[in-house]
Amino acid sequence: MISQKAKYALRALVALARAHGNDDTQLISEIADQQRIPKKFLEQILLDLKHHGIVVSRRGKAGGYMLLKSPDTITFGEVMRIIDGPIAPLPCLSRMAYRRCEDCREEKSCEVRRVFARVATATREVLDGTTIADCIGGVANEDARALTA
Amino acid sequence: MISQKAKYALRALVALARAHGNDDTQLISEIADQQRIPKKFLEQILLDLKHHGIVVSRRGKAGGYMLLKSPDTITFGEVMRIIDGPIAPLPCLSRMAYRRCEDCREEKSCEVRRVFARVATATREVLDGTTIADCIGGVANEDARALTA
DNA sequence: ACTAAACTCTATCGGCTTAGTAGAGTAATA
DNA sequence: TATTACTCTACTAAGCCGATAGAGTTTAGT
Repeated sequence: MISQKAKYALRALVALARAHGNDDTQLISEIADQQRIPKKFLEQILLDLKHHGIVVSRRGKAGGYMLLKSPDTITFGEVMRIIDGPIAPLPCLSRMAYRRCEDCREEKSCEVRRVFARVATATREVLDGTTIADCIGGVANEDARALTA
Repeated sequence: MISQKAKYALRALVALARAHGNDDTQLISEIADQQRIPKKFLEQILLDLKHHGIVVSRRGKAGGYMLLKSPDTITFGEVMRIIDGPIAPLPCLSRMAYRRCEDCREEKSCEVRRVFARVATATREVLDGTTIADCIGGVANEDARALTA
């Protein structure tokens, strides 16, 4: 299960991507209303995405957020890792935060690990192969990407 | 991330599968020692698996556990659903416990949902397509080997 | 029948995470 | 300088996770 927070983050980015190009910003409260996200919670999420260089903000009157990276360079995987942490289903399969399973005798011969490695690969293939832009360009675009992934 | 409990369950089933055929049982404490699982915790897990018809037990002296289902009919997916619940990454993608996302305007056009539907499909393909039997028998599973390399 | 071994079941607990709220602070603009 | 809007830190209620405790029940063997 992905967290509510990650879902909000992705939806907010899709909303920002829709207005990308014309370089005006969107208010947190606009996005919150439009996407039904608690405003104060969204503040934290966008701030987090800003710290990771995904979006930029302008403060004060006429402030707001906009994308920093182009929508076609922001992958679902990147966002998931920022918000929810490692994608891997086991710590011993994580690239960004590897940790050995203490209760497992030998990693190389761990049956559970071997199976979930395949899950991890499949998951990463989808998440790292899909960008925010893929969601707004319609289904055709997405399929094209899927086939080349 | 899969839970510790699910990892224990799968490892215990692999252990039971190794002794399957000769119809003597294994003690909880044997499995616990061999697999480094806290005994009392494993008790709960095996009991749960018993309630779901995966294993059977004999009580009293010379008691223990053994598989009820044949190892090649027990899929990882089945075990995961028993122990950890739905496999789907979003409630609105679950087959066994569908729930609408309350904050999402229209399910059909939800971009996040569309992407994670692909993750769910890929995950289910692996988990429902791999059995406990696939993990034992040594080098038997060439597929898994190839994909994890 | 008695006893020891082993599973059964319910309850409980500390620690952590999740989802969200609160509020004071800072920057930009009119 | 007033207002608007983002920034940052702290806090909290609820729930989950991993594990432990202990009383109860069943069975084998003597």
